[in-house]
Amino acid sequence: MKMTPAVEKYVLHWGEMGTRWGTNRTVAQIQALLYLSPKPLRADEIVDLLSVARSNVSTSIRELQSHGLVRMTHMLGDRRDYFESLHDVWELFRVIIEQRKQKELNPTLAMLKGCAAEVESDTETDAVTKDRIRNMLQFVESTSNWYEQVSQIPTSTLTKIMALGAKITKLVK
Amino acid sequence: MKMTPAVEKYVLHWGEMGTRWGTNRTVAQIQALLYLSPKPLRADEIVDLLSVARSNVSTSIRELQSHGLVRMTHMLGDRRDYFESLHDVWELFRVIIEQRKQKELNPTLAMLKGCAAEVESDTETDAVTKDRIRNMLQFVESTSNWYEQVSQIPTSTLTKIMALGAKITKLVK
DNA sequence: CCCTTGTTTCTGTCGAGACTGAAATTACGC
DNA sequence: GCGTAATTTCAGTCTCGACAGAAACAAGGG
Repeated sequence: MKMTPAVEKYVLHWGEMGTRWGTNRTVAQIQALLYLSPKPLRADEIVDLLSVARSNVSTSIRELQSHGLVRMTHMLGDRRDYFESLHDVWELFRVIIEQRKQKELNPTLAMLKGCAAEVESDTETDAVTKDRIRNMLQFVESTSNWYEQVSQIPTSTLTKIMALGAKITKLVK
Repeated sequence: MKMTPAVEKYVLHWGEMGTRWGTNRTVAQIQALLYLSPKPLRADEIVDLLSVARSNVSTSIRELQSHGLVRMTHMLGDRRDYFESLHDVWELFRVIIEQRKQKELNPTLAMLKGCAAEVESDTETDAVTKDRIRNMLQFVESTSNWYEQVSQIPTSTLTKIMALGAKITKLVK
């Protein structure tokens, strides 16, 4: 793996995006590096390529593994650990979005259900406010259900649907 | 507007979500409050309800206005500013997602196009790496195009499409 | 059983950005 | 124009999380 200008630009940008998507910079940079690398990399190679502390790489890889974005592999006669990323872009995003659903959508859904239940027998809360809560619950609920189903659709079918774009409306009618 | 337990729970949760979605806690809390409020609120009412500094409210409201999530209104014989949020949940999320597209998807697209162009005439970068870059570009590009089109579809049609869920695949065949 | 090599845990430092409160500014009634 | 109330700007404080580096810990090899 070579840090060519294009690779560097990619990795740096991905790192920035990572910070906006709920992980830290290093985790995202490592994922980017492994995604781009033609061969699995060792932790100490990553240390050199990204100039970060060894311990940082160790922790970050652990996190990536726990999310299923990165796998460990080995070479014959070499006991060191090598790591590689998922390479299927669709699969990558499926995993990432699933994480976010778990961490954000589900808790929000729980909170909304709690609120909705609570205001049923609640004379304090304004009727309009109650409706607003119910509307939001309904929205998040249907988004969640929709995602649940769509995430099951195979990639090949999904790409076809996406290629349709707004033409999808014609089919629905 | 009354800070009932349900409202408080909602506002606090929304604030937390805000931090994960690229704005700060106060901005999100204010938006939540205004969304739930049956009537437009003044800045100093928000100060009392949320217990944050006046200046903080001022800045946050400005940000919400600039994104088009909050509007200023007035009362007859009262020169103070009142604020209210968009109340249509779909519209709300359309605006929020549009923000994120501008701030994240578009720059990423630009970066990927830059990288893809750069590696065309680049003997340093591994062929596999080049392919990975192109794959990612293709993915982000089609996602972007898809969103561009889908965001134009009226809410009523969208809800119908979402209600279909995975049944959508049958139509495509 | 010790030594080497690789990996993880832990503690302290640092920086970014949210938030406060005071000072400055604006708008308006009188 | 002057005084008052509302709003904004700004500089300083504080908190949280990322990260480095050292120390502890495993796992083989000889």
